[in-house]
Amino acid sequence: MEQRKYKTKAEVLARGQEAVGKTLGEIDKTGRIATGKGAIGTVVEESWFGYKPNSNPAPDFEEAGVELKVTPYRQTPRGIQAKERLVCDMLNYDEEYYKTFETSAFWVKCACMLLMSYEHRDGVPKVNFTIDKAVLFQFPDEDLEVIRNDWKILMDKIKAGQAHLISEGDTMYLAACPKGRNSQDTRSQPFSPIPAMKRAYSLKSSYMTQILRRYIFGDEPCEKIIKDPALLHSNTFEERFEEMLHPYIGKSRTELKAQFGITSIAKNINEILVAAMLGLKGRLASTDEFQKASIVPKTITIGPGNTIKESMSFPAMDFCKMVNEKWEESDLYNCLAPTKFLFIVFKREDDGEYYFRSIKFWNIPAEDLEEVHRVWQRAVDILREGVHIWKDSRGRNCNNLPKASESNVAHVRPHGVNSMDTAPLPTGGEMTKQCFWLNSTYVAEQIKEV
DNA sequence: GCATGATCATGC
DNA sequence: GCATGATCATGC
Repeated sequence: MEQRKYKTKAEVLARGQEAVGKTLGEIDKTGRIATGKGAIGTVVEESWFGYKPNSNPAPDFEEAGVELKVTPYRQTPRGIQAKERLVCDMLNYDEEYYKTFETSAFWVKCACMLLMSYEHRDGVPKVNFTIDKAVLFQFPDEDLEVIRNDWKILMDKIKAGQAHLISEGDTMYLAACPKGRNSQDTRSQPFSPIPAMKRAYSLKSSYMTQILRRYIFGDEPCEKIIKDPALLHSNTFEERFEEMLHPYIGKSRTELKAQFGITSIAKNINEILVAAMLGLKGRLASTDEFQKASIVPKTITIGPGNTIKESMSFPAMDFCKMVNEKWEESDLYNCLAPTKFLFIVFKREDDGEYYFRSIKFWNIPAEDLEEVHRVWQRAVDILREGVHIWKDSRGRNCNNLPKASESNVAHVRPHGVNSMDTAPLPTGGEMTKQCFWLNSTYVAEQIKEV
């Protein structure tokens, strides 16, 4: 019907740009946004572009080859951040694996997108949000190489009968995010009888943050680790990364500092050394690839007996917020599931010197994520019932939140400036700030092989 | 040696 | 000033 109005990308873009400066309330002719029920993208499609959304595999503007995406962001003290991942299309386990990347549901629909952005502000009614930009987005070559490999990783898991073990952290930019009512909402998979969670193709929110900053708000590009996209044609990002660091494996910290002319005695010296090995000017965590893929560098020092003392902490818990969260939308899930960690492993030998031993890209396996889910759920249940707090003989605080001895993977422990550093409880009163930790024994297990 | 509560220290 | 990576101290 009316799609025929938009025959070219330029026509779609022009119409999108006419919406800039308009509020969602002005755009919506159906009144559904005011009720809080209407999906914003659907309403813009219908009310602004004048056609009925369908579940057609083709992009919304089929003839122009453009998919419409309306995407929210937040202004934060650290700059603009995508509010959420961008969901592209369902991942049908039975249909996708035999396709090529070019014929995949993701690429057929989303190769070219009209991105319309608006700022989300907490406590402001949706009708008052204003469309502030409309741009045509096509993936830059260097991102596309990464995304092709992400797609291959997902297909390889389906072909191996492991669709139930897919998680968002498996991939860099293109992820398979949960898209069911909960983890019990499953689908069949072609090479295993085990049902797998309903999932959709999505672009990670970390990737969307960089897209918003670079292509919508015109920020300068971040420093790249892999400067030539052609290098990613035959090898993955992780392979190239390891290749660049390989010459330095086994060298001592003293030797490496001398080689790079680094005199710093900063605590994050190991991360600084890795940045130097890669020839970076800035920080490893600030690079284009690490930002887009949400890769977090973690330095791990192992003692002479191959021991690791450090547990891995996550941001302080918001006791009041988390009791109202759904696991798949919780702060902890969003911090852990889509994230990759780069373990930078140094070993302290008997001579007292630290040696660069290895690096490992790691994301939490699906089964262990489920275990964290259980720990999180118990913490939520305890907080709802009212957490018990008492003092031991030394006058230190004790509580009944999940302990390291109760799970092989995760626990809850204090993490504030000191025990007086407290946060409010949903049942009233306060307690010392706490956070989730991955057990030190679990972390040790994960890097055992490297 | 590990679990657990606590605090130091650094960088933004 | 705050968040958080890193580490300590004690007891089992």
